[in-house]
Amino acid sequence: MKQLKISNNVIRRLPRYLRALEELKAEGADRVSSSSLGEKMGLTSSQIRQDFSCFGEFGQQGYGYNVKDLSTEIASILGTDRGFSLVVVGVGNIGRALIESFCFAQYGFELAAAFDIREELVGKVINGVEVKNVYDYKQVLEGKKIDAAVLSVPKRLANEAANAIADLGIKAIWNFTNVELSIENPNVIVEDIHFSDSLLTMSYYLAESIDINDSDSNKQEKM
Amino acid sequence: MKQLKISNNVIRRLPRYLRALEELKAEGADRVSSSSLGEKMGLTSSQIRQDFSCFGEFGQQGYGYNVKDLSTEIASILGTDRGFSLVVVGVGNIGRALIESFCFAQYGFELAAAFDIREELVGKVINGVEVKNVYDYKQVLEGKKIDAAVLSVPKRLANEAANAIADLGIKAIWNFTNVELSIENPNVIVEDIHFSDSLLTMSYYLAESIDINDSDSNKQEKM
DNA sequence: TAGATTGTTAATCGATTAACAATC
DNA sequence: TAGATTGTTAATCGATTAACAATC
Repeated sequence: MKQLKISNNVIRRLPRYLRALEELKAEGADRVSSSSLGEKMGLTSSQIRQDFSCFGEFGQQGYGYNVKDLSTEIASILGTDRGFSLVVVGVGNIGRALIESFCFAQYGFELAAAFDIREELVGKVINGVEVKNVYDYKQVLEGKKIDAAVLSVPKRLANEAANAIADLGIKAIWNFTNVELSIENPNVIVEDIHFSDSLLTMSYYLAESIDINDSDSNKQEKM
Repeated sequence: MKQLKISNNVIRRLPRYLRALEELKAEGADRVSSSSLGEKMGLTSSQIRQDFSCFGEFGQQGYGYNVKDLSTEIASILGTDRGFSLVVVGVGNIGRALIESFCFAQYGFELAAAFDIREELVGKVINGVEVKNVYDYKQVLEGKKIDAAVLSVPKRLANEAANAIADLGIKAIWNFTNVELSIENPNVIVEDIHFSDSLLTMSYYLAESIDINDSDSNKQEKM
């Protein structure tokens, strides 16, 4: 266990590396250098070598990196071979969309169960997963090791549900509620997918680009 | 137009500030200081003052910030008052979930149309929005000013669709395809929601926390 | 061997934090 | 007025980039 404290920036680049490498693999490439990978991804070769060196020595001087080996390494660093499992809590539109079409298995996660509080949903089978009543969690999860939960309940239930999940001993929450969760247990890992934050960020850049273009055309008019 | 080049880090904190301020507003708070806001959000007061100072002087010495005014300012900086409009391209599970339950209006966006290529979906009305055939885009968008597109088509169509959207003069793409888009027009703004990257990041931290706990308990065993 | 490219150390750049005069 | 808190300048910290010896 060396690698003391890898920065969040580095971690968030790892899935992108993996994606780029899978693409190279699909194209039939055997090897890739830090500079060609950098060009593909819009990063400097320096940064790529720095990033990889946090985890080990995966390259070879004069050759570069073996695409297949490197992607295996990165997938392993990300934990895709750990056999993690998760449950979906809240089978609304987003929950159902994830159950129906997100490929959890591709990223090493097993979807073990889905819960909702609404009687009319309980018993429905979505993509092979039966929706269970949230109050039956004990018998449903009996003897199962669950690592994470997808949280996709309505905003007003978000914190209550998050804390209930934490109390179950589940270690991570993939949060789709657009709410900043307040979880009492500080060890619970929260990974947010804030649609609203993302849309507002896009909105900012959109507004900015319009302002820039306007001031450009003002300049033109003055000519 | 002062504010030259605000860093991405600052921009991505703005929606979070707005969220915190809306919460304070709902709690009935009139004023907030940078230190109390910082405590609430897990940021230093310094950073908050620095961030705001990129855009103007919104506070008052000895008092702090007026919650209502500040949230209005930030909302405006983010462009929620610009009257942006968008279309959904690809009415699969995610596209439909967004149309059905994402509150675009709350963030200043009007959902103007939805497109799909599948005949069986065309004509369906979802939450008041009729799904149109993608090939009829000309007559559907005739005379409308569309600022952005939600891209929620299958992976294999992602790049083709993205470039078609760009060719229509749409300036921003909210990308849900989990694909790193290659768009020829470099002016198109792309805002990614990469579910897979997010899940893998969570997976990393999950794996890390297990490793740490394991090494802790090893230590204990040795005692 | 010569050329290419790594892993790593040092230099630079940018972002965060601390400090404080200004002032409500 | 005295206390609180801003906006801003300076100091620190961390992340990215550049450079280069090591070596395949």
